Parts: sequence; C-alpha cells; structure tokens
Amino acid sequence: MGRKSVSHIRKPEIIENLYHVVAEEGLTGTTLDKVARRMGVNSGLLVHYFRTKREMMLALVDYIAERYESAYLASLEAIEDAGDRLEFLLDSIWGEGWRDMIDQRVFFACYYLSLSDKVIHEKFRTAYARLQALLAAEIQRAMQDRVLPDGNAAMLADQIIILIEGLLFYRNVRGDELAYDEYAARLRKLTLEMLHGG
Amino acid sequence: MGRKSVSHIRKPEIIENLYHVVAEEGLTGTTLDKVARRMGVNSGLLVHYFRTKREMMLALVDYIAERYESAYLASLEAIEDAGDRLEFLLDSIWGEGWRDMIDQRVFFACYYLSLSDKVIHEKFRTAYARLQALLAAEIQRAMQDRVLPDGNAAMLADQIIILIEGLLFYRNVRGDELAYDEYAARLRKLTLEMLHGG
Amino acid sequence: MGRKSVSHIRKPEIIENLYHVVAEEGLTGTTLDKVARRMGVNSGLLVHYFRTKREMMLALVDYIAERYESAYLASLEAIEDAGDRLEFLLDSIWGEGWRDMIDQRVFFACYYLSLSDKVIHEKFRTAYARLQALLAAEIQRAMQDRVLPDGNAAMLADQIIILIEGLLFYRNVRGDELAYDEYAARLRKLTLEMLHGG
Amino acid sequence: MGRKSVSHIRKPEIIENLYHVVAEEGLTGTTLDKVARRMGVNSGLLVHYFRTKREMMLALVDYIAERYESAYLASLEAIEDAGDRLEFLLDSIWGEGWRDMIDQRVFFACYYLSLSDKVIHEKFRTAYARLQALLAAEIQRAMQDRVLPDGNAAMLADQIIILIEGLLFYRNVRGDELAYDEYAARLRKLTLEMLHGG
DNA sequence: GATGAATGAGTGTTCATTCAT
DNA sequence: GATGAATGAACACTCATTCAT
Repeated sequence: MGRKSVSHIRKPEIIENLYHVVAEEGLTGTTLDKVARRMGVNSGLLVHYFRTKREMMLALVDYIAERYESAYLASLEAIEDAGDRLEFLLDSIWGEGWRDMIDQRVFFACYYLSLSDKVIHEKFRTAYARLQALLAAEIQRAMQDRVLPDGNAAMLADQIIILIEGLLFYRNVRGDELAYDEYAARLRKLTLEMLHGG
Repeated sequence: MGRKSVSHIRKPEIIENLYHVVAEEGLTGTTLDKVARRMGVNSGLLVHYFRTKREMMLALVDYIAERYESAYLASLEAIEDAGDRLEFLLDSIWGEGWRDMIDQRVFFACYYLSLSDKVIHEKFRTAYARLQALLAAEIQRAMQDRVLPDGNAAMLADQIIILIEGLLFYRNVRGDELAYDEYAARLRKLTLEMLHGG
Repeated sequence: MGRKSVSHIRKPEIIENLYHVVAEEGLTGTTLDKVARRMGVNSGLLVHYFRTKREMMLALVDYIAERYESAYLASLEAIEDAGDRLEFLLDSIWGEGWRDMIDQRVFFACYYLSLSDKVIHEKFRTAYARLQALLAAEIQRAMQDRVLPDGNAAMLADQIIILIEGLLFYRNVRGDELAYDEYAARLRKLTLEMLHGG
Repeated sequence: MGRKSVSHIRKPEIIENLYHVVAEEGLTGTTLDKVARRMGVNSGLLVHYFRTKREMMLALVDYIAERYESAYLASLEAIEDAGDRLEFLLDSIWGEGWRDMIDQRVFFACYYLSLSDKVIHEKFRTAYARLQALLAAEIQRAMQDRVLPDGNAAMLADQIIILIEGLLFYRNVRGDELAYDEYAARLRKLTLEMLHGG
C-alpha cells in the first residue's frame, strides 16, 4: 500500500555524495545544492531524507565511525588466539588501510565540528571509547595468556591511539616530507616495547 | 607628514578579535561583521587593513605560530647548558602553558583550513619544521655534549611532536575523561627513554 | 461496485483540520503538511480530495458560511410568529454563540483573502446577501404584521449587519478592554430603536 | 567622517514600496525581492535598513496609523469651537478621505496580522485607543459647552468607531452593490442622534 | 485509497566585498 | 582613517504539486 520506500538506499547514497563534496569542497564549500547536483537530483530531495544539513553531517560522522570499525570488527571475530588478535589489531591501525580509510579533509572537518557540536563530540567520544575498550580488552587478554607481561591495559590502549593519531596529524602537516611508512613501522615497534613493559 | 598610521595597532587588534570570534562562533559562524561589532567599529574598516577575509585568516595563522614560538624562543636564549636547554624545551611542550596556549577551536579551525589552503598549509609546515629543527638541534647538541647517546636527532624530534600532538588531539575527544597531566607526565618519561636510546 | 468512497467523510475531516491549522498557525503558517500531520495522513492524500490548496481554502469559506447559517436556519423554521422570528434572529446575532461561532483568525484569514480572490469574494458576498435578505424579509413581515412601523427593510437589515460586524472588528482590536456583552446589549437596543423608527 | 546616512530617506521609501506590493500582491505574494525590484535595488539593501521582513511590516503598520492620524490632527489644532471641532472630526471619519485613506487590502493585511502578532496587535490597540480618546475628549468638551446633552462620552466614541468600521467592513463585502455615500450619510445622522441622546 | 519519492521555484536572510563620502 | 550605502551571489530550507507504486 503506497509507494515502496527507497530510504535505505537513498540515505547512504546521500551520505556518500556528501562525503565526496566535503572532501573536495571543504566544510564551507559544502552546500546541499552541490551534493544534490552530484547525485543528479533536486536539493529538496535531500531535505526529504535528512531534515537539515546538520542531520546529514551527523550521519556522515556515523558513517566514518562505522567505516573504521568495520575495518577490523568482522575479521577479528574469526581470530581466536590472543596474540594473533592483538597483532591483527596493531596491523590494522598501523597499516595503509587505516591511514587512507577516510579522506583527511572529511575526517578533520568532522573532528573540527566535534569541538563545537555536543552531539558530534559525543559520537567521537564513544567511537574512540569503543576502540580504546577493544584494544584494552585484547591487551588484557594477552596479559592473561602470558603473551604480554602484566600492566595497565587501559593506559596502554590510550597510548596506542595517541601515537597513531599524532602520526596522522603530523603527516598532514609535513606531507610527503615525512616518511609515513617508516614512522609507522617505528611507532609500531615502540608500541610493542611499551606493551612488553618498556 | 600626513596622518599618523595606526596600522601597527589596528592590525593586531583585529586579529585578536578575530581569534575570539573564531573561538566562540566557529569557522562558519565567523563573519567580518561579528569581528567588527566586537571591536565597536564598522566592518568596512577591517577590509581597509586586510583586503579580504582570507588575508585575516592568514594573519591569524601567523599569530598562532608566533604565540607558540614566543613561548620558548625568548627564554631559550638565556640558557647555555645543552642539557638545560633540552629540558626547558620538554618542559615547555609538556606543560600546561603549551596545552592552553591557543584555544583548540581556533587551532583546529586553522589546521583544518591548512588541509585545503596551500598557503595556510605552508605556514603550518614551516612552523612545525622550525619547531622540529629546533628540537633536533638541541638533541644533536646534547648528543655532542654526551648528555645523550648518539642517535637520529631529527627522527626523535619528529616523534616528540607526534606524541604531544597525539595527546592534544586525543584530549579533545575524551575531554576530562582523560587525565591529561598524568598522560603528559608519562609521555614525557617515554620521550626521555627514547632519547636515551630506548 | 468497487471500493466504497469515503469522500463524504474525508473532505469534512480535512476542512476541520485545515480550520484548526489556520487558527493556530495563521495564513502564512498553514501548509498542507501541517494539516496532513494533524490528521496523521500523508499530505498527498489531501491533494487527492482537493486538487489544490486553494480548493481547500474555498471549501473552508463554504464551511464557515454554513456554520453561521446553520446557527439560525434550522431553528427559524419552527417559529411562526413574525415578532418571535425577528427576535430570535436578533438574539442569534447579538448572542455569544455568534461571537464565538468561528475563530476570528480563521474568519479574517478568509475575509482577507476575499479582498483579492474573486471566487472567495463572491462566496462572502452571497453569504452576506443571504443573511441580509433573510433579515430584510423578516423585518418586512414584521412590518406587514404591524409589529414594526413601515420603513426600508433592506436598509435596516444592512445596518444591523454593519453594527454587529463593527462590534466584532472593534473587539478584536481592543480585546478584553471592551465590555463586549454590554456593548452588544446597547447595540441590540439601538437596533430595536432603529426598527421602531428611531 | 564617513558616508552620509540616507536612512531617513530610504526607510520611508521602502515602506511606501512595501505598501504598494502588499496592495497588489497580497500578504502571501509580498516578497522582499518584489519590493526591491520595485525600487530598482537589491533585496539585500532592504535588510540593511530593516533587519527582517517583520520589522518592515511593523513599520508599515506605523505608517498606516500615522496616515490616519495626520488626516485630522493637524487641522484640528486650528479649530477652537467645541462644536466645530466635533463636526470636523465626524466629517473626517465619514468622508471619502477616510474611506480611501489606506488601501483596504493593506489595511486588512495588517489587521489580520494583528490577530496573531502581539506587537502589531498592540500597535492597533493604541492607535484605536488614541482615536477613541480624542473623540471622547471632543464629545466631553461639547457636553461641557452645552452643545451636547450629558452622556457617556467614552461609550459614544466607541460606538462611532464601531459604526465606521462596520461600514467599511461591509462595503468590502458588498462592493458597489452598497451605496456607500448614502449609508455614510445615514450613519452620520445616526451618530448625531446618539450624541444628542437618542 | 493511500503513501512516499521527487521536483522546482522560491523565501528570507547572510555575507564578503566594493564604493562614495 | 572610518562610516554606511549598495551589491550580488549564495544559502539552507519550504512548500505546493506531480507521479509512481
């Protein structure tokens, strides 16, 4: 009865187009019209699915968080050994996939918004809290399995996040001047040393 | 000799007001009118000193970089001992002053702009390059003075920057949840271990 | 015989909801969506019954006219005596029921539209013409029955309408400042004096 | 110092153009663009003088009230005799000037808005209160001068207003069907009868 | 009958910028 | 130097309407 809803198709479609417009045009340059034009539809249609531009940005933040999480959550399930799980996580974080998962302009557009927008801030907070909790849990498990010596798992998880985010931040500043892969490798090693009670 | 120029007074005045408007209203909410209103003048006056809004933002980036540098450059001159100089630098970076030097909203507004704006990006790049060069030089000097064992001074300098920026980034996400001072202390210790050939 | 039409139920339902939206949101604030939302249906459904918003407004004007007329027409039939009929009409007009029959915001929304819209104007004109004709007829009858002295029945009818509409207009302006009931009573008396050849 | 302000010229100019657009296009059809186009300027300029459309409508209401008042206030000053003053006022009210002072579409647009907008309502209330007070004062004076028998001056003033507004309202409905001048004359006579204790 | 997708023209408002004084 | 007028392009959002299902 009534027309079939295509909301489950349209909404992601809009967010993906929004993603590209933010990447190409920046926060200020992003307009509903540009997103609509990119889709070949009328901008009123966007409002039909997301009532305001802010709602769209909120959905974009969720989209980003989900993409990061989907990068490891699915694969992690299949791994049983504690050491292997932790290694897989560190590989994910320090690998190229993580670095190029999300366009940095989009990521920092959202990050910047989180400094002012309470709701976006909360989304960031919980997303990072989930990542930290996951890392801490795996570290804890590795400690119990005697793969790692005892230590403060939560704090170590925080430090891992600080290292990767610091590197990504710095890379944006220095550009190709910075040998990303080399530094990623070094920091990965530093991570391991910390975990092994450095 | 004509009218005395007040440009050297007005320009910094404008930038300081711009700073506060960006801090309070955000990138999108910042308008020349708001800055002018805050100063009690007409917005046309701002254009008189900075031809465009972008010129003002450019000056704001310079202002930020100068504030960071002035935090250590002056004091550093008075110190002679290599070990003391390095310690002073690390104290500066890991102390509260550095953390609260610039409003995070203003800093990341500019940082975000640097991802798109070539000129702003270059300003960031050189500012960080100067900091890195300074750190590296001091580390090198400490190595020569046998305060530190030999090592890759440039790389160590990069790592110090990565650590502090990672911490500041992460703090914005987790907020008061994160015991900043404790982490700063830990990372400072980690820094020292790295310097001493950890 | 196909699906049973619910048009005779839906149409009045829509108009009643439109009435309330106009009362609460005003002419500019009235949208089909708001009316539909109030009914818990899709706004497309309204278009199904009334092709355009204007058609709905037209129906609203009819609805208002009918409500006023139904206030006296039915009861009037049962009364035979000329004097009684006229008295009943005057009671209707000067009573509280007439004053509160239609929300003033809805009434004047439609009245205002009648100043521009020919069709709505015609609806108003004929509605008032019917009221005037009825009043004039009853006055005439009362004259023939020697309840009233001879006079210009049509003109007296017009004057009654002018008095009541003037009072309602003025009441909206002055609000509770104006003792409506007292003025209604005075003007009713004035009406009688005019009828009795004042 | 600085450019000369033309605000005192532009503001009335805008309101007069707004007046005509409301008269021709109606409340819903009135847009800032149409007003601006009529003036041959950009719509942004309107916002420069009146921050919002509502501010413009507020000024329009003031403009209307002032036009009505200026119709009698100036001339009234020159008249001394109590009877003459009252007669002049009644002439003003029942004359053609009053009837055609303000376009009925503009007047009722504002009147309609006053039913929802508190500020506009207050403007209407005080404008009519001023007219009523003036009428009452003149009636009172005529009573003291024995031109009129004693009576309730305030109430008589209210009734005069009710009569004129009722007539104008009804005229809009009936159009040329209604012999306005004849009715105006009759109601003027009725007014005099009331004043003389009818 | 009823729903939701989709359109397109428009609506008030914002704002950087230019210019006259 | 400083003000206020004036522009024009853009913006998010609205809404009546049409159409497919």
